[in-house]
Amino acid sequence: MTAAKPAPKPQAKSVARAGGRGRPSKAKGLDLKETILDAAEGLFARHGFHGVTTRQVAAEAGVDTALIHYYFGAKRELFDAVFLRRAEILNQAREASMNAYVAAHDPATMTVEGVIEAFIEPLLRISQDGGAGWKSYFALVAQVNNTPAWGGETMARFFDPVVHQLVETLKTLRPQAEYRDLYWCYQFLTGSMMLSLSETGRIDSLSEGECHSSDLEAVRQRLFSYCAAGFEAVIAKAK
Amino acid sequence: MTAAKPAPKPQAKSVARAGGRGRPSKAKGLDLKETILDAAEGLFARHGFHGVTTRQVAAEAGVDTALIHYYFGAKRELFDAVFLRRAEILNQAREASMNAYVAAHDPATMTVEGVIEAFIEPLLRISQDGGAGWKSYFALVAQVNNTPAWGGETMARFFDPVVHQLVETLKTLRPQAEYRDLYWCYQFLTGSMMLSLSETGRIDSLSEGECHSSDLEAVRQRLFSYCAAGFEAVIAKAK
DNA sequence: TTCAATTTTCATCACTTGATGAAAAATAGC
DNA sequence: GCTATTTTTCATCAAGTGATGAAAATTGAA
Repeated sequence: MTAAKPAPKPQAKSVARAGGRGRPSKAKGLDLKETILDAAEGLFARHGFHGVTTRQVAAEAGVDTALIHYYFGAKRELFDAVFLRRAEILNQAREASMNAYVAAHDPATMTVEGVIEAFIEPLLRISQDGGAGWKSYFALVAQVNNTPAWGGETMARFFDPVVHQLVETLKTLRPQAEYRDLYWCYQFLTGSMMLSLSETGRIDSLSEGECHSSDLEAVRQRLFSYCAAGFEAVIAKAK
Repeated sequence: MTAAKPAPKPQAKSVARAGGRGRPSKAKGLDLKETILDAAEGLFARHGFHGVTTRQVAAEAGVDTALIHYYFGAKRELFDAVFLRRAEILNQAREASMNAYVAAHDPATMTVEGVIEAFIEPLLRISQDGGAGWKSYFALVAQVNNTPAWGGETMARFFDPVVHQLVETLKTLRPQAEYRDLYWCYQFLTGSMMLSLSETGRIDSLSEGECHSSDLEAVRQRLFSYCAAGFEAVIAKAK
């Protein structure tokens, strides 16, 4: 019914615009925004987009329901805000990690495992050191990654560039490899990585206590060499 | 409010019970049940449990909303029915496949890749030959596998036994390997496998047309050797 | 203090949700 | 055709959904 966008746009006018009179948003507004995002993040991660109501988010954050719409607009916009908040940090960390690896090695000493480690390690480190919010976030991404309806476009929108960077680096390292094979191997890698990062608890019960989802150190010790060996095997077989 | 279970139990009385008079459910009731399950399967696979309403399922199946509750009870019971229907077929096929592999080889000629192939191949074949319903089903399983809230227990309830069979077979083949490592490798394997089977379309756009989610032959040519090499590398490193 | 701008609360709307009970239609043994 | 049973439809409920407009409270510049 609404024509264009009657949307509320509180957006950080921060330091007061020229001639402005009103209240130049102090810290309180931002803190609340973050509180809402945190609450939404945890709930979305556990129950998915449709499994959460704006009222639940409001209750979890301890704010009025209307405030969510005031700050973020529609429910889907809130979700996007949750998704975007950490995606940028993540992409920067990964890009920096891969650039650092390439810069620190000359082509002769670079290895497939090294590149893969540079691609994955930032996520493991952030998940371990970044606080509980990051764990929820990875669970959220894993869920989106497996959502056919709109997951694909969402993932592409936020994460494609750094993936291309990985593939191109691997192509430089193994020029004889076909792109087909590299992309398929990436698909296998990301499936393993996301499931491990999302800490579903499945491996805990399956292994009857031998392994724990939360043990990212155990992931670190195995995932890099697992994926690297897989890549090499696929490339070798294709020749 | 309701005490115990006022639930409708139409359950196949099939061939008419002794002294029965009424109508001994012909074929129509069963067909309709399957139609509803098919509709629910497709919708759940695309949008998840909470992203689908019983009314949508009814509309898709071309039946009245009340009929769904008549046949399946609550929405969650419908979901479980969808999940269970193919899980049994799947488990039988995988168990048979692995047994056949073990029976056809003496220990000396068995390989890790062979065991893994016996574990995965049935799913690929069924997805290719079993009709569109199976593709939806795998997407559904992939989604459940990445759902922290209740996905873990659901997966365990339906799929743990055959996974233990895989791990035990691998343990026989590589007695020096630790269970820890085998379970982690399985975690990596299942992440890759489920993402590939669910055909999210993500690899299509990512690879800019080089690869296609629906190309399960491409998966077959790469996934077995990828995982096998990964397993061997992890086992070797642990020593 | 005044006052305009912002933030927060409150009440509520129009609509959808899962679910149910009662009536109607269909079915098959007698 | 009669009748007991099952299947299907219809109308509807109580609770909850996302969202909004208006009022109240808060804030800081003038």
